[in-house]
Amino acid sequence: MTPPRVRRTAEEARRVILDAAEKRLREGGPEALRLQEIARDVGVSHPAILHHFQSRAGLTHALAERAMTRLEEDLREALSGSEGDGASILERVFATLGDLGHARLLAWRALSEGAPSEEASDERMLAGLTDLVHARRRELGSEAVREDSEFLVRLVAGAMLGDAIFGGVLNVSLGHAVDDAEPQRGFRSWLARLLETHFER
Amino acid sequence: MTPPRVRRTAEEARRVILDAAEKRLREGGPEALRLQEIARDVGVSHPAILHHFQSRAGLTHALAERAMTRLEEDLREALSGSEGDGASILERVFATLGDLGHARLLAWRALSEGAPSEEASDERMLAGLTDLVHARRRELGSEAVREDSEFLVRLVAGAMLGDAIFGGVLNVSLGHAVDDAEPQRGFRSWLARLLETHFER
DNA sequence: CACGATGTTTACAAGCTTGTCAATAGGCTC
DNA sequence: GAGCCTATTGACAAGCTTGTAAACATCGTG
Repeated sequence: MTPPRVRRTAEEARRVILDAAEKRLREGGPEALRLQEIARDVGVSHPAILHHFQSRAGLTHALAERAMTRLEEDLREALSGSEGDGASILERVFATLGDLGHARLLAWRALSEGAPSEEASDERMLAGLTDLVHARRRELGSEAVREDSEFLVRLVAGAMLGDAIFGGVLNVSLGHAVDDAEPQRGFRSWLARLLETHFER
Repeated sequence: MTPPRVRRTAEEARRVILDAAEKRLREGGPEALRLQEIARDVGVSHPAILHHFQSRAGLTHALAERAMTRLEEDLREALSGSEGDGASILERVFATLGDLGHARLLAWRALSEGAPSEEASDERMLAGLTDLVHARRRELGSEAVREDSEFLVRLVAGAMLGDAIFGGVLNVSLGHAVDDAEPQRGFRSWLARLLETHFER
């Protein structure tokens, strides 16, 4: 009669709950983060969520935390991939930072939590990327300045994240269709070329 | 006994209400957009807000609308300012796009309303900027390609908006203090130089 | 000055949201 | 199989949120 009760490990339960919350956040925006709805998506009752995360705030915090961790992992992987030539690394970094999921989660985090916490996972996340970029530049042209490398990373990160979020608006305001993916693709490869000719020459 | 009832023109009322809503949105994030709180800030009762905007959705829509209009106006002004040399125009555009208020409002809009509406104010907003940039480039070097100019605008817009929103995270993940404004300033002038040497040479 | 238009308020309602608590029931160990 | 741990649930509660309706007040106009 009553549907059989599924019992997950605490870890597994947290995972599926966070998955569902993340999906809601991505698809429905910041207002769509309701305990009951998330619970319904997962197929559990909402007190189960409270049991695992203590409070709604606990859930959102865990969500933000995981978003950063995942971005960090993906970035690390993109950087240390087997194919090591500059272009393909750059492409992977672009894809990672420009991933709509990452970008939207980060934006929600930036908008919601007043100031980003200095505590946690963001700590020097892009510093590694900077090191790598800088090392490469020194290999190629000797007069590379550290500060330039940092700004370079800032430019790429900002532009990719920004383009991921504002791509639609930018498309429209530049006279394209909202969901035309072509300008975005073209933009990335254009930027890749620009960076290479300007900094790896 | 009862505090005197202030009666504004409909236009004026809408303005102060939108102002308060905007402030809440900027300072408290997307969750802080409650009719009662906004009403309290303005010093009216919440049905007054409903009277002027029909519904909460009406309010958010008007808010998004006004944000775009304002950005457009500011951009237009930045572009057509009296001092016309490239550097100062660029600086004003940077400041406009990088303004935290604009950026946060746009981000909220992008996150909340599923797809940005093709209807309204975004229409070709940056196309004017592109025209201007392109014209200038043709003046200086004749081989400028239109597509490049567009990507250039996309880069600047994305980077400035992205940097405005993610500046804090970027700071931390690059090893600075969250609220250190210096890297952001340095970044802007660095980018300005990059653009000039690369495209106006 | 009366009167109409409309900005504003008070009172109220229906629904939903997070959160609590005791009871229930899988899964594991002895 | 008994018993413990804990994931899970149903019932409930307090508070808050958007929205409605009717009265009220302030302004401009004839």
